[in-house]
Amino acid sequence: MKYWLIKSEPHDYSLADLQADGVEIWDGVRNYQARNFLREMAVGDRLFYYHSNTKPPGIVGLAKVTQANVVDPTQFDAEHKYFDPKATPEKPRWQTVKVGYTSTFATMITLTQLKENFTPDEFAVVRRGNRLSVMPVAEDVAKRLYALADYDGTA
DNA sequence: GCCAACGTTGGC
DNA sequence: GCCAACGTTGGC
Repeated sequence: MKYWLIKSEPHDYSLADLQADGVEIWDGVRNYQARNFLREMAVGDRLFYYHSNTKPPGIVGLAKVTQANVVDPTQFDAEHKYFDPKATPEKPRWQTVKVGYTSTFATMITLTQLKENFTPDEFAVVRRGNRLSVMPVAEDVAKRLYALADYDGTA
């Protein structure tokens, strides 16, 4: 089992939205580095859910991978914002995963706290100018995040 | 709303 | 294949 961080703008799709939906396809990622991480994900992997472009930004809870290697259907839809004219059903370019809700932290871990606790080398999300929306989280970092959130690690 | 960072596009 | 222009992300 691996750990990852996924970003979402809460006014677009928040952790509460995922809680309401239960499971949702993580579509719309159009960055190759992020896609390559999505391709590496396996069922059961843990996802730290990060709210970006909000005050304050930070990790608000946990989700999990419920299905791996899912073809993102929005790439084929000419009407869709995430349409990719170079993708075909025979040769899709964008794979993703389905994510399931796990839990919401009693108190979020703000970006300020993340910067106080982790170096940019340890955790890319605190790197200045970082725009990657999917990134791996090292196991020791994940354990320290659990401690910061007062989360017992079971879900 | 500003702007730094940085990925992508397209002309050459 | 280089690189300037452009668009987007996302913190502040």
